[in-house]
Amino acid sequence: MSDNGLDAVKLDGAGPVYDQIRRAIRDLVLNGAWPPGTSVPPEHALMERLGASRMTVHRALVQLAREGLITRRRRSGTVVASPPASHAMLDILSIPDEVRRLGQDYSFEILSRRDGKPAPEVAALFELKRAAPVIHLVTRHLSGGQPHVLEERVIHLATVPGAADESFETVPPGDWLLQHSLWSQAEHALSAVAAGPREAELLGIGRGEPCLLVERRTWNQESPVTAVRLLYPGGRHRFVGRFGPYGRV
Amino acid sequence: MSDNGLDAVKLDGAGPVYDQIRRAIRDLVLNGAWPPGTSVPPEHALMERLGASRMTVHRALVQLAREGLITRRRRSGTVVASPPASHAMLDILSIPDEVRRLGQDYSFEILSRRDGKPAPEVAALFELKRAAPVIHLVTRHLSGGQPHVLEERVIHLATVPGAADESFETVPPGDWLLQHSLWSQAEHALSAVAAGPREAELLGIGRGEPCLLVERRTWNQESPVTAVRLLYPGGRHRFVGRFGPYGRV
DNA sequence: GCTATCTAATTGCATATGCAAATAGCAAGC
DNA sequence: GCTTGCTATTTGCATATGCAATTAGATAGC
Repeated sequence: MSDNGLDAVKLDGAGPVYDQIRRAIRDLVLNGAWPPGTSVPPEHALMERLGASRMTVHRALVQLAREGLITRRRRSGTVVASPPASHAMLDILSIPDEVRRLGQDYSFEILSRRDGKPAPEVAALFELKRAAPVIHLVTRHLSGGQPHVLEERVIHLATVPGAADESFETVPPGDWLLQHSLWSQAEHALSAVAAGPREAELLGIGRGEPCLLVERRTWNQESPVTAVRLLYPGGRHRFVGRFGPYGRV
Repeated sequence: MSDNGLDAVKLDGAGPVYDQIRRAIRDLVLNGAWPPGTSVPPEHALMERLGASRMTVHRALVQLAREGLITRRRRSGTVVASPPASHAMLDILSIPDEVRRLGQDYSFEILSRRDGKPAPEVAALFELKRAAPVIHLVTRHLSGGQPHVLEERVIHLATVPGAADESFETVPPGDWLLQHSLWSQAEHALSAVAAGPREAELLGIGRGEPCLLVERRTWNQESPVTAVRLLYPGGRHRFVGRFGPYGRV
């Protein structure tokens, strides 16, 4: 490919041209065909390749830049941006980072690992029709030596085959996935639950004490990637977000 | 004002023209000078008034439309949009709407009301230096006759003077505020807590049962508007949100 | 080798122009 | 009154053009 990916950009003829261009490039980014750091062809090249005027190409690129998918600099050109590590409140976040931001030492331990077909209730989490092979992990994260959060995670091996060969001894599963998998959509649910006996013991709190439960499921283009339940001791954690009437600020 | 607000649009000379126009109109909307429903002058009028080309005016308006501040239709023109009632997950929402969306009958009752200087811990909520006059309300919201959520709210009278004359008998405080006040910034915090004796009784749950606590503080340009604590019985409620790696979807 | 300078590539912005698409409101016809 | 069709208004989109700002990389000078 001497063209630096130029001819991967294809229009589909649906809707305004600037939007076709925008979607074409967006898809290349989200599919991983153009990973972060890839340089996007300059406006003139796209203009010739696509037979559109520079202003039309420009419009598409400006919009993508505002959406955060690419960054642009005069003379240097346009490159695919790295996804922000964490938006305000509920984004995919790295627990080690979360802990260190609070100024604490971080460590973690894998409490259990099971490879194979998931239990029925685990399959249900993913809304899987058939029991597909997964890795089932329970991890405890520690902050300054104290239990911070309990993580129960299922990794869908069909989508992330590399996970089978990973021991998760040095990198916790969530962080490993952030580096080794792509995701295009996630769903969060937040609720309050009482700690069960085993959970209470692992978190060093009393039975029945309130905990904040974060459940997150992640997909990449229809394929499930991972599902995780994070159980935070209630008293010690809060999630905070800020916004204005028309959206985030 | 025969000009329909046209000459309220003023440029400040800072940065690109299209962005000056965008900010000028945005500020008129956010300040309440152009409330929802107000019609924005057509592109030709702005173009003449501001001495910019139509494409430049167009660019500003298109961007505002994408941000959700205005809606545009061919021939009908451009009007200021109503702020969305509820974004995905944690936005200012109307509890009656929330309940009705679940298909339940809604009702509410004011359990207590106290006007005057706030208690110290209430003033602290707002980060107020001095004890300013407030209304302190405790409300219980019911869904199909069952307790749905307990609301404790403080309304800052200096910012929302009209609240003093409102009985909140027909419209719950949160909804009344949505209609009678403006806000430019809000902060949420989510945590899990155990129900206290009085709270448990009011919510019809057992003492110490887990509850989801949503704390929200709202400002309008530096002035506090209201602070509220919403206590949801844990088992019965979850908050859900969906997004992609670069933001909401 | 190091630094100052120049050049050219690339994006940013604004204008002028023309046509297309949607549609509110009016007019005509029944 | 009701429907049908017309027309003018307003936004949507694309092009062509020109200049400004930034700066990576080459070049020249020391």
